[in-house]
Amino acid sequence: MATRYAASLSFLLSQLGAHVAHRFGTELAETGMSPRGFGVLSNVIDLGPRTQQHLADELGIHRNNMVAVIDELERDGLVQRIRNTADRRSFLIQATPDGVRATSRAMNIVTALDAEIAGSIDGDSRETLDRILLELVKSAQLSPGVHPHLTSQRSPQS
Amino acid sequence: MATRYAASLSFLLSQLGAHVAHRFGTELAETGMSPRGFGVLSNVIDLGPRTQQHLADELGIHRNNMVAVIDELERDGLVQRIRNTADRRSFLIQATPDGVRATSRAMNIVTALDAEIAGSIDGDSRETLDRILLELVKSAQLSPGVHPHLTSQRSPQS
DNA sequence: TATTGTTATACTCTATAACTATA
DNA sequence: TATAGTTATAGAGTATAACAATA
Repeated sequence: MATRYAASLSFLLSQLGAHVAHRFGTELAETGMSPRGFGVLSNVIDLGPRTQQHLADELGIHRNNMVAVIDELERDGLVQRIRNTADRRSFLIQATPDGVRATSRAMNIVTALDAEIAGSIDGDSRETLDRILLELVKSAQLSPGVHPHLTSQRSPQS
Repeated sequence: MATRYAASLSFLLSQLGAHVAHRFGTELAETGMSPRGFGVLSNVIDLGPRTQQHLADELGIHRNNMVAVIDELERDGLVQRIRNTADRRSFLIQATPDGVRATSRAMNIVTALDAEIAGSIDGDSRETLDRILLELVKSAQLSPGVHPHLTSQRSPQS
């Protein structure tokens, strides 16, 4: 038997969120990307080439930490650093064809994970769930696509 | 504009879960407890006095890490270590009256946070959400009240 | 003087292993 | 020999500060 908090909305969201994040990280490993690497690359692809600073602002990652993320993506041939001729202090981060392919595979992983997680509920409930979660994200004033773990909120452990 | 993963069930759950966990840790600080301290204390109260090992198994925390959690709770006067006369290797962890009061306050924090998070949705949706989340926890085979962050899964960062 | 990218340092959290006392 | 609790060490992850190049 568990304790009283176990069925609270807050705990359920936290518990499920941590579980899903862990599952995603595990599945994503196959692409060679870290979750934050995927987040950065995905944004580079959708927004077009951007400076590290711009991406850092966009995702709530500190520019100091962005360096290692880009280093890793570049080492794996998923992005390139291009000198910004307009402002030679900065680099434009550009996705490579391999990067685009890896992101495509990662999106398939997301879709498969969504299906796995929601597997036990019927279509109506699934639609309702999606709608409510989007509403909750909105009312909590969370930015779409920005994961709190990446941002600098110094979050307590559990 | 955000990216494609931003509206996926997996990301929404992960994003909301991290947000709620952070909010909870912040609110809980007022009681002097850490989230994992609250988890342990709450279980001690519901299960009755238990050994550190038993609590570690129950919550998926490694017994090595349990030491510091109990140290903190004991320092703050929320639990006591009682020598187990039946097996003098172990301690029975017992909640103090202060511990019971702190847990009660923490449960009020959970309730208030639930209300804050769900504030924007109507009663029907709230019931549906609770029902679906419980179902998802069950089908993911997560133990009630056991937070993945406490367990030893070596979870990827985001 | 401010900003971009970078590096170095410190701090937190946790995983692993080893120690002690009891069984 | 095994187990409960403890301690020490090392490894991730990240926050802070400082630096070089450029604006």
